Amino acid sequence: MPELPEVQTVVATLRPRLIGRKIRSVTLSRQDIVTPAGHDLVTCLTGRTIRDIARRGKRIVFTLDDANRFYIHLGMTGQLTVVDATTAVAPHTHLEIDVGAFDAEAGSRLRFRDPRRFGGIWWLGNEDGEDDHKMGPEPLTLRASQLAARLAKTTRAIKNALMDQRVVAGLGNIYVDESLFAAGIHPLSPANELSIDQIARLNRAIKTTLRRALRHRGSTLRDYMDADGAAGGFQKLHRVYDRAGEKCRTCKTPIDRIVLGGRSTHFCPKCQRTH
DNA sequence: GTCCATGTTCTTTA
DNA sequence: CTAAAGAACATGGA
Repeated sequence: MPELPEVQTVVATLRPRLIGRKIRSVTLSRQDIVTPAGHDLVTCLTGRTIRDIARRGKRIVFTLDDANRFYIHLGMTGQLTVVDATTAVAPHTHLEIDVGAFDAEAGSRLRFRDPRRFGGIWWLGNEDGEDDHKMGPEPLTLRASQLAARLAKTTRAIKNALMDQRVVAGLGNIYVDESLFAAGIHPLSPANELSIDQIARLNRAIKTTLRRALRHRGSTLRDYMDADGAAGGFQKLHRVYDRAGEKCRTCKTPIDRIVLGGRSTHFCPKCQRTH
């Protein structure tokens, strides 16, 4: 579910509900969602206060009052919600954190559920983490020169390069397809053969696409919801993603679908001709 | 039964 | 050795 716009929307809805709240108790019903394996997450969390919640790439990074940090990755089907304690616990809920009473008498619970379990919780500790040094720069503040330098290093198709979190952090299948359409670039174009103009256009397309998606609180295809349980609305505005066979909103040509890097890739063969 | 799915990582191939 | 392609992971819906 979650690419940058979805993850950032989750963070924005978590923050007012959790920052400053003390963790009263923790229920971890599956140990195997925690990395490193065997880490005693329950003990490390209980009694702590949540100081900050931020996004880095597709990661949701929590900072505690003792300076320890951990992050949650939503994988494909992960959901992080804050609900009233009386709300029924959905199947595949792997972690529940009691953050105490706010306005509801029964108190609030932070719940992490993830049917496919591609997501999980990574304990970072209190080191000034070079954990994310392998991660690429944030696309919303990326400069065209930076993007150009990174794309010059690979012969892969631009679609595959942009999906790589070490190149740019936060893009996934939806927003790469949408950004390439907005830039008029064919997904098979070799990354290192794009012109300076194309890269500048791509960099702008990525930003405008992500900002529009953020304004609509992300895309809900199936599972995605924010921390309040609300779905996103950007899926209605997709120009190519999941629109194979439908008419291009610009030129009426049927949207094409190919498989790249094992993923569905959607594009307009007329608007995205170059490669 | 089949195929497909918003992601990442490990293995295999060139 | 490195880069790139492919498989695997787990569950559910069409």
